[in-house]
Amino acid sequence: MFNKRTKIKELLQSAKTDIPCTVMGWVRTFRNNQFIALNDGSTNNNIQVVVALGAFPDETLKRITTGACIKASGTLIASVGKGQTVELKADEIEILGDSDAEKFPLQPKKHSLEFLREIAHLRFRTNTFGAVFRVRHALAFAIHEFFNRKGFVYLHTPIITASDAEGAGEMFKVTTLPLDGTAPKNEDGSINFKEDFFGRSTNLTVSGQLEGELAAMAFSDIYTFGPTFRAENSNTARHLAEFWMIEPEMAFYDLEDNMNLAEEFIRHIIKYALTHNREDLEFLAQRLEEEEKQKPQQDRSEMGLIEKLEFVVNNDFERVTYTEAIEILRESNHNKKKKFQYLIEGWGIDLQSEHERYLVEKHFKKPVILSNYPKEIKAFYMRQNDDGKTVAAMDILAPGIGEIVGGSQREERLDKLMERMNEMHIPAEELDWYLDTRRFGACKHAGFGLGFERLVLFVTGMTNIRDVIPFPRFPKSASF
RNA sequence: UCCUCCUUAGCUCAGUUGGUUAGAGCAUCUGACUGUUAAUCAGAGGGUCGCCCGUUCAAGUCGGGCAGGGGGAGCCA
Repeated sequence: MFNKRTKIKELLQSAKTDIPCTVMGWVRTFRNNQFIALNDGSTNNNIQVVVALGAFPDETLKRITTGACIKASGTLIASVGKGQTVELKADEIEILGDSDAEKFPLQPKKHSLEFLREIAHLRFRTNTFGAVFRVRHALAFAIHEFFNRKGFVYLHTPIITASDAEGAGEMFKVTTLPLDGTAPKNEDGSINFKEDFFGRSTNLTVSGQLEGELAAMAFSDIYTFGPTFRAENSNTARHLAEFWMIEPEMAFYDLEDNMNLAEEFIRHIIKYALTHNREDLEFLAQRLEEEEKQKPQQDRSEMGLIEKLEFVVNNDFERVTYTEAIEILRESNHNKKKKFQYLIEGWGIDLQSEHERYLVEKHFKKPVILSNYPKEIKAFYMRQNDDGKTVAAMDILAPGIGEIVGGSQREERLDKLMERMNEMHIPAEELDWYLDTRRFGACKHAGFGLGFERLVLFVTGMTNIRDVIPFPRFPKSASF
């Protein structure tokens, strides 16, 4: 058996000293030909491996370079120096994998996030990305834990979908037909997808919601958590072509039930990270604080990262209707002094980023749930309100991120739904299977979608979505 | 896709009104030192100035195009 070692996280918490132990990990720095800062990813903290002078041949010492993988065995002792409580006095050191220091791109110094993005395959070995991806893991785990505890069924919706009528954005085509112009054609010159692998045209999913609704009509409460693909040419710090989405769908829920669940859900997973990933979050908070020092005073956030997360956990989200929000914005000094690029004049327009930011960051200074939007700016499946103008939709806006959740009560009345689909030119025959939920035992139901990476952004305090997914896909980029 | 800024050593950046051989800090290598904390000290190596075209006696520097990146916007999660 090879893996007879103790993880560094466990060793650093050890109450006992003067015990024999073995560690394996990657060298962060080798100081003074004596002190190895070793990391194995179990925690952001390194263990200091002490190499007694003259105890090892120069040949071995030369191979202890930044990035090298080593195994060290010895005794865990109370640290002689300051800066750590315990350290490993090494009796044996084995180089498991060499790392040419001249070629290894990570140096014992601060690197820019832009540079690290170019070497995303190695950035896990930095403090920042170590913390980010451990937090990402914890959030994913907390999500499953939350829904499992509430009796939700985790539903795997398809990644390859036949439907192209979900209306959630541009889709990536999936085909095995040749791309050199020799694909079989119909008489009118279009591609004959009957000859394709699935016997029809297929795409990568843009949302599992419609399939989720089907399952909610049997299990009552379900959620999906999987990858989603959008072929939009979006070049922003908040969009990815491949991202992960959580989509719960609940029978017998109205819009308010939906908002209550979404709020409880966000609170719970943040609380989970605060208790289980305290060290990582503290590291990220410090990183953010240092970054903010570079900014002019008025651009700095009022709260530190931990403070902000605790605030979200301990305070109710503000709930306002679209109509109330428009009123607040129209009456704001910001609007009167014409500081918005798009001034608020009337009811019915979609809110711009600047408006959402004003509501969340300036007016309420906390997460906001906006509800009951004009039907013209929302999707066909959202339940039409009795006023004839609005639908039972809700978005949760988070400070610094913008829209983090989008959800609605669904239109369960077949006639109303088909009427709306007709108005929006959505072909009913393609969604016949979806309409069956309304034909056979329909009921009030609701759900929402939460962009996982946006949640990770919010919790880690990172600002670019490409830095919170291990291998980001975006226009003109699919490396690794 | 639009607006805007940027691209000089492995990394982060200086580089004057266009003018000899393009600089610094960190990193790397060599040596010294040895309880260090991104160790310290001394020395060395390291450049097709993003790419193409143009203006000019002369371009890192001026102009145009392209590519890549940052910030903002749209689409959205």
